[in-house]
Formats: sequence, C-alpha cells, structure tokens
Amino acid sequence: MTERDWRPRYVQLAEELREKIQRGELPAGEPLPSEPELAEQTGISRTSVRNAIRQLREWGLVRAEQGRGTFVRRPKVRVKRRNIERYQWEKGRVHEPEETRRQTGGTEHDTGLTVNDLKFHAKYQELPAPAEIADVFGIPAGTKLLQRTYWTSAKAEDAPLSMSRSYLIYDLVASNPDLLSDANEPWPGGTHHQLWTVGIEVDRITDHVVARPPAPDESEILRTESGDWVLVLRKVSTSTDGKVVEVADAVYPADRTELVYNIQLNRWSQA
Amino acid sequence: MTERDWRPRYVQLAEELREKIQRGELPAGEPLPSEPELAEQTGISRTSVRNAIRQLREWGLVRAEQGRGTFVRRPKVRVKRRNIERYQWEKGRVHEPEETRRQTGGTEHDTGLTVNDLKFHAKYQELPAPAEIADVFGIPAGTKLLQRTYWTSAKAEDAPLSMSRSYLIYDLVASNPDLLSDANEPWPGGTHHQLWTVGIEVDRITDHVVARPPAPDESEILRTESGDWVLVLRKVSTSTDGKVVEVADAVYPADRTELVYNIQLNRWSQA
DNA sequence: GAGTGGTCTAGACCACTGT
DNA sequence: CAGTGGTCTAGACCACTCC
Repeated sequence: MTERDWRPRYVQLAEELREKIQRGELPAGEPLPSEPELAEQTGISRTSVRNAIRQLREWGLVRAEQGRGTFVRRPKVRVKRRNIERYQWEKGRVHEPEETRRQTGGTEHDTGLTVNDLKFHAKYQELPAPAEIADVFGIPAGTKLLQRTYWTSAKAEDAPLSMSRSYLIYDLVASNPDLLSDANEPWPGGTHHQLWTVGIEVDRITDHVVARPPAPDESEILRTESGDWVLVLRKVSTSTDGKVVEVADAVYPADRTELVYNIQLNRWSQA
Repeated sequence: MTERDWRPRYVQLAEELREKIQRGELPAGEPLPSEPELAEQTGISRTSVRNAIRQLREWGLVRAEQGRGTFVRRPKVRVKRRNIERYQWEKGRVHEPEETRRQTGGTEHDTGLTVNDLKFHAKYQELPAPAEIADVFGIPAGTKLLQRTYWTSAKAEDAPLSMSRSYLIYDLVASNPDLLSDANEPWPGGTHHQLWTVGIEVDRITDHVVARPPAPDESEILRTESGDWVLVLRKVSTSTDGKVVEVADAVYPADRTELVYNIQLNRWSQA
C-alpha cells in the first residue's frame, strides 16, 4: 500500500497541474482542460476544480479568460531599469542643445520608454501636500504641491507599461510658468532640465524600492492579473543645497520589471 | 431611485469591509464578524462571504486564522536595507582586527541582522552549476559550485526574517579549506573577508531586484500569508580582475522590506 | 462543546467568446 | 448556438482554538 495523501484534493490537483506545466506537458499559451472536464476527469466537484485553478493563478502560472478558457501564462520578460546610470545620463543631458534633447528619448521621464513604443499621457494638478509626502519634503502638510501624473498605454503587444506620480513644491517652480501646465509634455530634457530652468541642480537621488498589491486604478492601467503585485519605486531628488526638490512614485507591474543597481566599491590599496 | 449596483455581491461586501477598515471602524488586530454572521447580516451565502474575504486577503488587509477568526492586519513596518552603504562598509571591514569583526555584526551576511535578534542557520553543499547560475558566472553549466544557504528564525516577535542562497565557484575557494564547511559560520567578516583569504578583492557589486510569488520552502521560512509576494535581490559580485566571484539570492517578505539606493550625481560645474 | 475558518458537493444561472 | 469561466446557493463535514 502506498501512503494516503492527506492534502486537500484541490491542492493535489493544483500540484499535478503545476508539475505538468513545469515539465512542459502543458506549454505556455495552451489552454488547460475546461473546468467541467477537469471535474469529470478527477471525480471532484467543479467548485474544488476552481479552487485548484485559483491556486495556480496565485502562483502566477495560469491566466483565466472569460468565455475562452484558462491558459498557461508565458513567463514575462522583465524590463531592466538601470537607475544609477539613467539618472546620471539624464542629468548630463541638460546642457545639450534642444534638438538633441528632443531626439534622444526626451519623454522617458521615469519610465525608460520612447515615444515610439507607446502612447504617452500626462496630467498636471495642484494639490495640498498629504502628510506622507510633506514628510519627505520636510515641509508642513498642506503646502501647495504640483502633482504630475504620467502613464502609458501600449501600442505594440507586450510593450511595457508604467504609471508614475511626481510631486514638486509649487512655489519652487512657479517662477517658470511653462512648468505649471501639461501643454508642454513631453518636456524636452526631463525633470532635470525643468528644475534647471528655475535654478536648481539635483545633487543626489535616493531610490526606495517596495512591493505591494496594486491599488484599483493601478491595476487597471497596468493590466495586472488578479493576485499580481506591483513594484513601487519612490525617487527622492535632493538639490545641491540639500533640499528635497522632487518626490516621484513610479509603479511597475512586478512580474515584468527588474531593477538593476551597479555599485562601484572603493579599492583597498591605491598605489 | 438610486442606481442599481451591478457589481457582484461579494465585491460589494469586500469594498464595504475595505472602507470600514480604512476608516478605522475595524481597527488593526480586531476580528471581522464571523463568516456565518456576515452571511446572515448581508443575506448572502457563506460561499460568497468567503469570496469577499478572499478578496480582502489578496489586498493584504486581513489574515484568517483557523479556529480563531479573521483579523485586520497590522500594516507591517518595512525594514530598510541600504545596500550601497552596506557593501562598502562590509568591504572596508576586512582589514580590521578579528575581534572588531566578530563584534560588529559579523553575522550580517546579506541579511542586515544581528545575532542577538535571531537564530541563524547555515548549510553548505556542493552542486553542479544550473544553467541559469552558470550564465551569470560566465562558466559552463555543471561546473562545481559551493552553495551556501542561510536563513533565520525569529526569536523576538515581529523580528525580520530572511533567506539567502549564495554561490561560489568551488575551485576558486578550495585553496582555503576553512571556506568549504559551515562549521565556521557565522564567518567573522563576511564574504569579503572569505574571498580575501583566497586572494580576491571585490571591485563592484550589482543588485538585481525582482518581485515574484514565493516558492513553497520560501513561504514556509518567511511565514508569508497566502497571496503575499517576496522581493528577491540577486547580488552579483565582480572581482578586480573582472570575473564574477559570487552570486547570492536573498529572499525577503515583500510586505516587510524596503530597499534604499542613494545615488550621488556628478556636478555640472566643478570650479 | 461551541464557535471558528477550511474543504467539499451538486446543483443553478449568468456573461462572454467563438462559430 | 454551444462552450467557457464567473457568480451564487444551501447545505454538509472537518480541523482547529478556546473555554
């Protein structure tokens, strides 16, 4: 006699299917047997079959499509974001001539995407600083901020998506009226150039990386599956006189994103 | 007549409860009404009530405990990991005397934890390089590696947990037999010191940050809730002669972790 | 033992997709 | 139209926790 399997039957089914997927018996893109079919094959109820499939969804292995079927998910290619190099490059570009700036990915903002791949959206609005943001700036809550929201919709299939919210202190940028409206988006040269027009040089940037479940609006824009999480990158820019001048939250679909930080260490012996 | 709400009833219930939680009507740590109770109050079946609660679990708002109840989750405090500073500090410590190294957090490895907070586990084993790891090293798959697995179990309540797997090329470290066994763990001085004993200086470290659902063993060690994700930090160390000398994957519970990278930019004008 | 969440059944109707 | 997954019901038994 082999030993009895005491795990719940839906877990057993989920594991069986997981193994089939990972062995390649059910290749990416292929549909699973339908729910009634699996119920009949295994002799368990459709409710339990659905339970098993929910497990597979939480594991990120399958995607259910209403009216069509449940399909094995293709492992997503993760877009690499090398922020250390990117930030330095963006800053260095400020003093290039405008044509150069317009050409070489002026729309990249925090996304790393070019205007060719996707449709770009920008929305500007004023808003009193929520406590959490005010804290980072080191200003009183309620101070007037300029909030800029950017998001992209893919033109091409599988193009990377992103969504980002950036905050500036309103009075700090108000001296250049061009900065207060989204009419100039995509701004040629990015945030560093915008800040430069009001006399600010960014000295250092701190990235705070966190993962969490998506908010409803994020889940819609990023087209995440149920159970997916998002990576949130809070980028805090500090000026050469030590003040926080921009706080930006970029939200990425976690299964399609990889953040890369390349860190140069000091040598032990310098001859 | 107000407009009819066409959303599924379990979604409506989930949102109602979400609002109650976020308004503080159901404070953290408090139990929700029991499932039969909610079913009776709302007039929907227990199955649908469970569906609503599953939604709240996916949102990370509640935790169900068998036989006790379903409780509002306390928002986790995220442990901040500042790897740029940490790596430089770890490298600089190599040439300090051994007592100093033993005292000042020699056990921190990739975890950032001290031996006082937790029980530390280490396991060494040899293993032929899987293709994915071999790729990173730039060596043929199957080359003998030394795999070191570290994990912690919390002594104190709410102590941070972590799990990490580190890979070294076996032949590269074999000249120091002390490095081949876990008997010396926690090694005083960490990986930089270990490598130094076989004549290697680490020149730069690249962090690759990714989030994904936990593997079963990870979920057990890190005590993640169902639906939680993990943050995976792959740390690739390159020696001064340009070879990859260590690959280490650290796995953190995503809801308790924040990675911080502080990036110094070059100045525009250097007088 | 009473009450909790976890598993499971056998049905039903619906919304959506393809042909 | 038939077939898919999504919602929903009204029950049942179980494992676990706490008194």
